[in-house]
Amino acid sequence: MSKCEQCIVRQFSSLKALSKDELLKMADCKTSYTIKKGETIFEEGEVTNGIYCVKDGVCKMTKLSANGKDQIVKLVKSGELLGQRSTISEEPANLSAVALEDMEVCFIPKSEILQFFTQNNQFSMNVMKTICGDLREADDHMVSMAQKNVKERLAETLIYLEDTFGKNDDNTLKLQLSREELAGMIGTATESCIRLLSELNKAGLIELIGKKIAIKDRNKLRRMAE
Amino acid sequence: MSKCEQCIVRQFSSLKALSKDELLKMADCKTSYTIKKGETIFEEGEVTNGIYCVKDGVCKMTKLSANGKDQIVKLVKSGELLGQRSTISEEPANLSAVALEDMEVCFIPKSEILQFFTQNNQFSMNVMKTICGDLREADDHMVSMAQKNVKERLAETLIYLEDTFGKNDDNTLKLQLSREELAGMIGTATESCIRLLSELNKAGLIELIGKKIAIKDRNKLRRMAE
DNA sequence: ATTAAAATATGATATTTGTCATACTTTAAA
DNA sequence: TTTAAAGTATGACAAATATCATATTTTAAT
Repeated sequence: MSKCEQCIVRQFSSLKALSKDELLKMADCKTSYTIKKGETIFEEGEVTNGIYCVKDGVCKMTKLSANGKDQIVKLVKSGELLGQRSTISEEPANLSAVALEDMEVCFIPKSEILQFFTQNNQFSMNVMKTICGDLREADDHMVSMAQKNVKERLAETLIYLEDTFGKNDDNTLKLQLSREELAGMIGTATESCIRLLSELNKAGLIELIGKKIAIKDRNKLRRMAE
Repeated sequence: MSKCEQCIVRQFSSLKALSKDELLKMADCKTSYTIKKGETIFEEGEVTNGIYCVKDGVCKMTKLSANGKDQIVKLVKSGELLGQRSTISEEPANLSAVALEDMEVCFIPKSEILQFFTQNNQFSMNVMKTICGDLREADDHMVSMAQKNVKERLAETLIYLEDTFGKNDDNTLKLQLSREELAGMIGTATESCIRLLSELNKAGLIELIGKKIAIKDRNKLRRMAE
């Protein structure tokens, strides 16, 4: 069993504040999972009782809306933690987590995390800052949804996907979402999303290579996102 | 100068974890302000360096969008704290705070708050839980914006306003927002908001008494909000 | 390899929402 | 008190977006 010390999650998350002893203690009680693309890590409404460290892969955090569509609220990638909010609030999960790629995750029980809060002040502050960052992003995201139209949100999302997950050698986005998922991110109907992608393609701002998307004119796309 | 012990904010916020000594210390370094309706407490982008306790009154937290419209992200009422997020992240404010009524607030410097974090674990946990609650609300709000249409959001908002701020003897909403502000909450054009209010009025779900709004058929309105 | 199912694409059309114009009403200032 | 400004209201129209239908392509199962 790995000792967490060299783990990517430790380098990038709140866990960097943990001491060697604390890491060993954590390594002792962690459970590792492999999750296949499309599988659910936890579901909205479920009691989670701990947090997940994402060692590898990307997942979507979704919420089912009243009209039956899945809204993608955010994406979580390797190096990040999952389920902090519900663990701290001691509430059921507000969002579902579903793997977009094969994933490697470790589960740390709530009891362990709560202990770190009482022992290690820097850890608490790190978690607090992370959640504050999430809150700022959520507020900004909300304003985008309320004030921008679908085309602007699509442009914004494509740039975000390239910046966050990078591109392949042929310039296509590394993280490959279905049109339905992309529509779920920007909050629109799948058909509208497809139509606007075609439009951006014809205008030369992006290129559609099969199901993949490549950004051709980043500046114009950025200006379009406002 | 009051000693904070009997303050409404202490009863309802994270501050309830503070000891008598800590409260006295806080009372020593606080600054009280009276803010008139329409005045700004702090502005988006401003460095705040502390948190505000809202003793009386309500304020709106807004963000200016690229198209020049003010989106109201949330409302903060007496008993709550203001500016926690930016104080903890040590970032400039992400939202502006503007009084919707005459307000009484106290300012507590950041240095004081950060000290409480290191001394008082229960206080830290309370703040963390509050911010986690804010995050859940922000995520839910985002999904509403993305998935509901304007009429549904209007219905939802009217019910929220009645539930959160109550109603007068004539059943009109106690918190009186202008049509423009209401539009800013639901993320639509002022004219669209006015038009839908008229429609709900004609359908008997609400009653417009001058600029005031009374909910007449709460059940239908709730069903409309989905 | 064949076939069914799912994903992508596009047209036609209806609905929702925004924008501009204008009128009326209330509020605040001179 | 008069007058200007702001807020509320509504019509007409344009633009954005959703919905339904259907064709094509890709993927997965047998």
